[in-house]
Amino acid sequence: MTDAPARRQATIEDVAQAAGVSRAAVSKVLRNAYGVSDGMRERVTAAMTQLNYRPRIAARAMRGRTYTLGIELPDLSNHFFARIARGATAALDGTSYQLIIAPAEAGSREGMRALDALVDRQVDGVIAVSPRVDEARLERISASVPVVMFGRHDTSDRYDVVAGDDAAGGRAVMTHLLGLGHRRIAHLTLHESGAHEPFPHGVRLREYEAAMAAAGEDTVVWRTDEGETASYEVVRRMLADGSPMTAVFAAHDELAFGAMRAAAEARVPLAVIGYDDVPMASHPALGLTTVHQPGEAMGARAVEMLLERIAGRTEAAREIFDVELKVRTSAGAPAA
Amino acid sequence: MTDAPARRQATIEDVAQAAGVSRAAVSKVLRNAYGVSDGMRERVTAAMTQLNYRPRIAARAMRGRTYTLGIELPDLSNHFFARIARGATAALDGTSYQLIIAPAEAGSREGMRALDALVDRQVDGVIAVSPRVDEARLERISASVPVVMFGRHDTSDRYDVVAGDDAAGGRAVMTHLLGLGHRRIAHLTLHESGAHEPFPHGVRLREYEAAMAAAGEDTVVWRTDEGETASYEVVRRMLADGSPMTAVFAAHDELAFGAMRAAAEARVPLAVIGYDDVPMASHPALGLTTVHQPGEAMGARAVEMLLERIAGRTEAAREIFDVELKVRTSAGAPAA
DNA sequence: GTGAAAGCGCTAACAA
DNA sequence: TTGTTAGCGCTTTCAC
Repeated sequence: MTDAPARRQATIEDVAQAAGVSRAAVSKVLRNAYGVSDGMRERVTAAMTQLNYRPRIAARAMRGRTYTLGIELPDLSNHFFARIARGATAALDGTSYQLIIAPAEAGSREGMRALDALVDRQVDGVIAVSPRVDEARLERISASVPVVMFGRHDTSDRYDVVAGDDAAGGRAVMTHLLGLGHRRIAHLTLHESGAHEPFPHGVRLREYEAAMAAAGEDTVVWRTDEGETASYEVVRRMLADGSPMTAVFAAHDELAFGAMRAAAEARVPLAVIGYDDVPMASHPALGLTTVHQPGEAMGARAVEMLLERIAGRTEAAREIFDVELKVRTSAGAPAA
Repeated sequence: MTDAPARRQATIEDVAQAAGVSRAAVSKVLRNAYGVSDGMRERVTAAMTQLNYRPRIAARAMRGRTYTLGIELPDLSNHFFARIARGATAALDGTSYQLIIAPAEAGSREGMRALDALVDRQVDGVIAVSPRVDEARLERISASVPVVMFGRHDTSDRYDVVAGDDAAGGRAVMTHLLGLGHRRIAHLTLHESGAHEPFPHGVRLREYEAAMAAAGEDTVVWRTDEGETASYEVVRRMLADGSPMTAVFAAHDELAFGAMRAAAEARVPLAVIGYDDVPMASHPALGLTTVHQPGEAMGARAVEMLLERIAGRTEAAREIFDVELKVRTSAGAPAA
């Protein structure tokens, strides 16, 4: 009861007193600003470690930087997003910046709440991964903080863009399937995706439609909610209803896994192709043919762009990453 | 060039002026504190929406709460952790709190840096998932902010604990394998796990050893780095070296998938059991027998504990979740 | 029911 | 080279 005085976190003032210098001096050492003698730096550093001092980010925020970058992620269950985050985290290694992830909860208006939360916390830069965040709000946000949009195929002079080459990826899938002789090919995508939209799934859908039109075939678009389970249900129902499709181009790997499961269960030969190349896709038991996107590199590049902006760049940047079709085979499934 | 005046974010002062009231009044409306007339509330609210006002969290942090809970996650590639985060996010839905995730980068001292980053940002509560964070530091941190440790099986009166029943899970796995007639069973775990440690992998290892001893068999522990790929490499090498094992108990599903891949490639009949029950485990092409942990519920409970602490609870809490062995079969693999 | 004012921990301009 | 000081935006007594 007598020991352990309710211990307050040490402040810059405490450090200053312990070292016998002014707050400004400590602050300078902290930011290693110009004009500090070696002796002083030493005493201050000693006091800091002794007091276990850690600068409060909130106090810094009130004067400028927070040394924090934020990334908004729509779906932690999708391994591709984890790769982006991993690349972003790694790119910050060794810098004084920290990455924080704001998960967009399922129901919310597509990540707007998570994005706002990041901005409210005054991050020094934001990466937005949910495609359909409100355009106007995004423009406004990017007036006050650097923004990188992931996967958008339109352009803005306000924010930067990192995306995969979805058009090339979509074409590669369709060329491959048509080359294999498939004609009755369905596209499996989320309910909300529209072919006119400049988002990854929109572009993939557009390429599907274009390729089918060029081949003189009718398009068949299957719609599903997010996730392997929902995808499975949709495809199961389609197959049970006697769908004559021989192949499915799924908008991403999770959906593809669901489709594979439904086909395997129904013992229907259905060639399934995915998108993203999540780790499980290359497992021999699955052997999912898919389009590889360099998620880590893309995440790292997004962080670089933010750091460039913070360092002063003002023109908008934009980088489209090459993708690559990975052709794989699995035990029971038909050629895809 | 003439329009768009460098727009500053609206502050509480701006709102006060627009509404013709004092800053204090606005603050009260914001926190809906006692003593505000309806008329005033209305004018203030109007001014807020009109100016698009959003309170700065950093400024709030200097006086108290940040309305932010932080969770430190060791490995975004592991789907089980994504489930925890999902449960935690969902539990915060509808509250004024926001969850932020700090990813622990691979090399760092097991999440300490990420934890510190969270504390530096003055989150109102922390969930730590990396098992081997520095004990002393943890105690110190929990003096200033509520902490929930995930998966620890020792006790502390400083922080709360949420864990799965790893002892029961480990026993279930071993009982199952031994019941199937397996005798040469290896345990596949990470390099750093020790049987004496009160962490999930330590407990699982201990149960493995105990069961083998009880069965009068020698223990064989295979060590690997984190991840499916590393696990695959290790098991591939073991099989190539002519290991006589007929079954493997993997410390978690990712490692199990790697083992399955190695066995499939080597065409060696190897029964593999995992832990966690990530979504892919139930895919029929994989059919991984594994121990199910209710990740979402565990994440949600951790958040609840934090909110209880914030609301004033002072005694330490501790909850161990039941787990369940899921027996599955896949096409090519031997009974597991 | 409403407002004045102090102060949280830090940075940076300026003075010494 | 070092120290003084004015805020940053908010919450919270405490008067009125």
